[in-house]
Amino acid sequence: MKFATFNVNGIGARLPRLLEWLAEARPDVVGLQEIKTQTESFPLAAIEAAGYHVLVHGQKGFNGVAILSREPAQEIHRQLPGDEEDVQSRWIEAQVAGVHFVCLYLPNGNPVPGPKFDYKLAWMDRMLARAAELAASEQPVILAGDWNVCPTDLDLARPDMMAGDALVQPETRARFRALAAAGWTDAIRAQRPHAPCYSYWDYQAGAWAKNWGLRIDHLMLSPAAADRLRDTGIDREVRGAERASDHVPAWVELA
DNA sequence: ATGGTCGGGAACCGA
Repeated sequence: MKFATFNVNGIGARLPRLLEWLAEARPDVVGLQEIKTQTESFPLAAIEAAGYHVLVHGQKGFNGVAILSREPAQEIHRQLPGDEEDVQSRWIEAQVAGVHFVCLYLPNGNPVPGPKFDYKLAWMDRMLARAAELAASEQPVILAGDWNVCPTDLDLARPDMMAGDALVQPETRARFRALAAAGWTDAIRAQRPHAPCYSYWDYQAGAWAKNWGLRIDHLMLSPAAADRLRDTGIDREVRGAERASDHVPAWVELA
């Protein structure tokens, strides 16, 4: 079973690229981030025609997540618990293909310091609490998404240019490391300990041409899921297409 | 060089 994550940066602009990639990569389950549309405006018919069931948690203009799956998914939650006032669409959980699959879009958090960075750190604390609940269930769980975290300096091409950025701050990285301490496996890094494995290249300043990338799209596996890990990948070539997203798909294959 | 380029949605905000 192949589980993927893909920040499409606007489903309206990206639908042709997404359909091409679905046909080529044939994932069983995909978490999408930054669909940037309301739930009722999601291109449901086109995705269903491609052979996928759809769960959508949209938002007008910003954020928005969805889970596509070849077999029907049972929705569990569509909000990260812990803050009733948080109305941003950044989280959806479902039981699908024998796995508890979470699709998340972690806040960017820039500029630092400021309210957006505070929101990021508080959101990560809520995420850690939910991850602990899920890990305690001892079932296979995948936390997949755009984490907006470069876990170490191996995960970005130009650490010098990013020193003040929310994605690399010690407070950000410490919260991400807490997942590993709690038994979660960063699947892509576990399989390739020394390769950069970038998943994002900025639209600006020729970042793709210069390979100034970041690894920020991660699939974190609970112990029961990690036991079944067979393969991982990053579909880098997707970034070179016309009208590409600034992110590319990342995926894991479980036995 | 405190730059640059997208998407959404109709002037800027977010990344």
